[in-house]
Amino acid sequence: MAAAWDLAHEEGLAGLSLRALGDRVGMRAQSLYGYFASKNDIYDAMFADGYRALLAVLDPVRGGEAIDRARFKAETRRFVEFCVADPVRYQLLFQRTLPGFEPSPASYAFALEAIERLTRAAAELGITDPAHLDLHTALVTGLTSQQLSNDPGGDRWLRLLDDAVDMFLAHVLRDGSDPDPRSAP
Amino acid sequence: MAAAWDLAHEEGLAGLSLRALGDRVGMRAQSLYGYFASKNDIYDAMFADGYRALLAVLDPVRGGEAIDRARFKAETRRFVEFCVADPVRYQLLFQRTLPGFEPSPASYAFALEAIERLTRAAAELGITDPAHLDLHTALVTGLTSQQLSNDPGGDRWLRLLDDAVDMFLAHVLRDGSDPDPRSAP
DNA sequence: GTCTATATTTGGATAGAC
DNA sequence: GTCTATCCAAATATAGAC
Repeated sequence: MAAAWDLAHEEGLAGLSLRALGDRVGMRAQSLYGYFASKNDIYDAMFADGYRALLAVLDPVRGGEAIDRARFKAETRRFVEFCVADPVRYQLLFQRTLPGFEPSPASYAFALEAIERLTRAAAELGITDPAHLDLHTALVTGLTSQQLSNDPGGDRWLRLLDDAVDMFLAHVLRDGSDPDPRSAP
Repeated sequence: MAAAWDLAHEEGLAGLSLRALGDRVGMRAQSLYGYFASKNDIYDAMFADGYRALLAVLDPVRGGEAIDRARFKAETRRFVEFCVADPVRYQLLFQRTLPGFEPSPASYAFALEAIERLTRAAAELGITDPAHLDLHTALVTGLTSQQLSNDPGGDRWLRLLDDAVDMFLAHVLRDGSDPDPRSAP
């Protein structure tokens, strides 16, 4: 798996080849069929691997414990930083540009758990309207994809995150309370 | 060009092949080299073609004519609808997932003009802070890419656009004026 | 479990005749 | 301008020996 990730980083997600992967692990390409049924099966394992890594980064949101704005913002930041940290992984997990690949139900279950995790964090802040949740994901993935596409390695969009989440919270909560004072000018 | 777009829609952007393209236009693949120097040259022509189509959709913003919120929102909507209308084109023009492809300077000039066009529209509304422009592009591309990735053909994110732009304008203008009354509940 | 050998397909690109 | 012929490289995948 590590070699597969390395190769995907070097050649692009679609550029992963069984020959190169075999070389990397000191095997002939054909021998990989002893471990994976097909190339898509490798992508599927990477997909599950990626979501497992995301779940390890996200806050477990222990029941009963209230989430305040700061914690919600921190969780959002963890998510964005996870995405930006690995463009290839982002492409595999969140974009649909690998022709012919679809995750197996078993792997997709990890994706569903991650969504559930983020949904619950928002719910504890009082954000339950599905439209608001969708707006949040759009804002977050927009910052992420702009960052990856137009300023890879930089922070041109990443540094807007705090301000963006304040904007979002002010819009959906409209409770008149001040935004997180730490990010005020 | 039309056949190239058709094929890209059918097989995916990366799935475009010279043989298939030749078949489609009643030629051998080799004869295409009489028109394009390489496969990337075809992608480059598609890139320019796509941005030309975008420029045809965007408001020319005649000088001196003030832009109000409604017109800015309409322009934003035109942009998003242009993107959502053709996922393959969106991938070619705005994402960077085609390994090895980079547009020629001549083709990239079209992209720069489109950016200039949108920047000027924002500027006439008083939005000149580069950070605010970046936030706007992030919001817009976020809605777009979520729509394309997770609800292709639907409008789950598309219908949030008006609300999202109101949120954005309220945040960056902060002039206390009401948002566009047509979108009020 | 890994190998050799091989099937099979497909791709981009060039040379040169007509 | 388009063709035939061809090259070369790379890919996924299977069969069967060791």
